[in-house]
Amino acid sequence: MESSSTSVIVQALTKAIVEHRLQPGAKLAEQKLADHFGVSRTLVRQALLQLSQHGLIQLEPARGAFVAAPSVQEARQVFAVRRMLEAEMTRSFVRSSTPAKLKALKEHVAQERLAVERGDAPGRTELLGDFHVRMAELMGNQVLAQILSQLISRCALITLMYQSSSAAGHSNEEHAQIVRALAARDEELAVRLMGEHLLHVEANLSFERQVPSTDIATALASPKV
Amino acid sequence: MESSSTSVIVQALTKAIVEHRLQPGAKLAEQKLADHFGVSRTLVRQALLQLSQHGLIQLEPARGAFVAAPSVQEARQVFAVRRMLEAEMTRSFVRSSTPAKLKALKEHVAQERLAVERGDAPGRTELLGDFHVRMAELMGNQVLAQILSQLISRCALITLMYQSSSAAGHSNEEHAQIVRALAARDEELAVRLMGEHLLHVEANLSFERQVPSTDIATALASPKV
DNA sequence: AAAAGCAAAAGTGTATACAGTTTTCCGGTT
DNA sequence: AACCGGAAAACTGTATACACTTTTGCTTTT
Repeated sequence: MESSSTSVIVQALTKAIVEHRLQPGAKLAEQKLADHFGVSRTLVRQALLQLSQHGLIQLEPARGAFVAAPSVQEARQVFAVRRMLEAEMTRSFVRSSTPAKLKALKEHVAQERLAVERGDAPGRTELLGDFHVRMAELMGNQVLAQILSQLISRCALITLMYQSSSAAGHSNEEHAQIVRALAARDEELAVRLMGEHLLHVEANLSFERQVPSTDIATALASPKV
Repeated sequence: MESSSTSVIVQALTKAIVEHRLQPGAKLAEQKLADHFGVSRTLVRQALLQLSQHGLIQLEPARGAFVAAPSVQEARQVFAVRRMLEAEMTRSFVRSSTPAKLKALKEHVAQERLAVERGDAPGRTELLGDFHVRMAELMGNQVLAQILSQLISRCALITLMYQSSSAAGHSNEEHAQIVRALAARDEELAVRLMGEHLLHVEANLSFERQVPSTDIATALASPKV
């Protein structure tokens, strides 16, 4: 079992959603996707099922798959889980860090900086998210890396839905600060910086602003404040 | 989309695996499962795909699905993630606890105690795991609850693979201690107790003992120590 | 002219069909 | 007697078929 085709579709759709080429609420018709990827609906359905479990799309019975439009509540929950996981991940990283691991992180941050300076929006977003996944991978915990990877994809979708000002440069600078704290083996500082970093990312979202609603019922249920 | 039939199959298989009615390494033939549940292979395959993502089964290309037999390394990774998540979850719980939430936890612990005294092994295992999921649910974070639920299913499988002595009573008592610390709003104590509790659960596993290998190659590759 | 109703078209949900691979089992060989 | 080899059976991976639901667009009615 385990068709490589399915995971190709999952990755392609994930990328498209995370890069905002597919807007929240957009319909994902099975046959159209099947034609596009040159496979049958069977494989497309498998991919859609996985994406729904990752929280990137929503399945509505007999109506089909739609790009997820996370509610403010859900967005806050995702960020809360990230803060829980990454605070302790940072702590563990300090304890198990090696020169090689630090070097890998430093190089990653340098790449981020390049993308930021280059004004490469998609690459920037991807790299800024990958920083956190990279930390998990460097710790050798694949279970953690997989969970975090999914959470960060959801965060990318959320960020693009609610983003007020693109504070990419800010994030990059905070990553650099975190790496310095890791290098100094200053556990408490690193943990605190990571926590603050995630709070900043979340704080930059303008949850108050009403997102263009894709669903009439939702739009009518929450009048503009 | 979203067939309820599929989730029924997922839940049934999850329960069977977690309760050890399906041994690690056991083959899960699609047609047999389809006949058993009275559906076509299509739905069974969807369920198996989900279970593989939960880490409860392993899919081998063209060979089929097998109940997962987590390696020692994977087991340690799962526990590490649980400690990360639950330490911070406990901290958050203290800060947002209410009498109603504490009452719910106390009642859960009481139910655990009954199951332990009754010698109800399956119910005991389920309740001891649910304690942690219940905490996540009470915090109102469904993202957390879902992730934790999957991790705990994996832990149940791991525990049953590697368990040395069933320390169910011990776990129940530790849960009670944690709830008392939560009630006292003693954040540091609660976090410490939760961390120690998870370490105890992990420590009780006898990773040294060779698990009866289901795969010949694996068995030959790691001779008895 | 706007709204309600209905038929055709499109789309989802499940089952089945078919090609390719793996496993099994039996007969032949050393 | 144990081992190797090959055909048949069983099983997986993907595509297709079919029933049923939703959507669409036109017609009819008020």
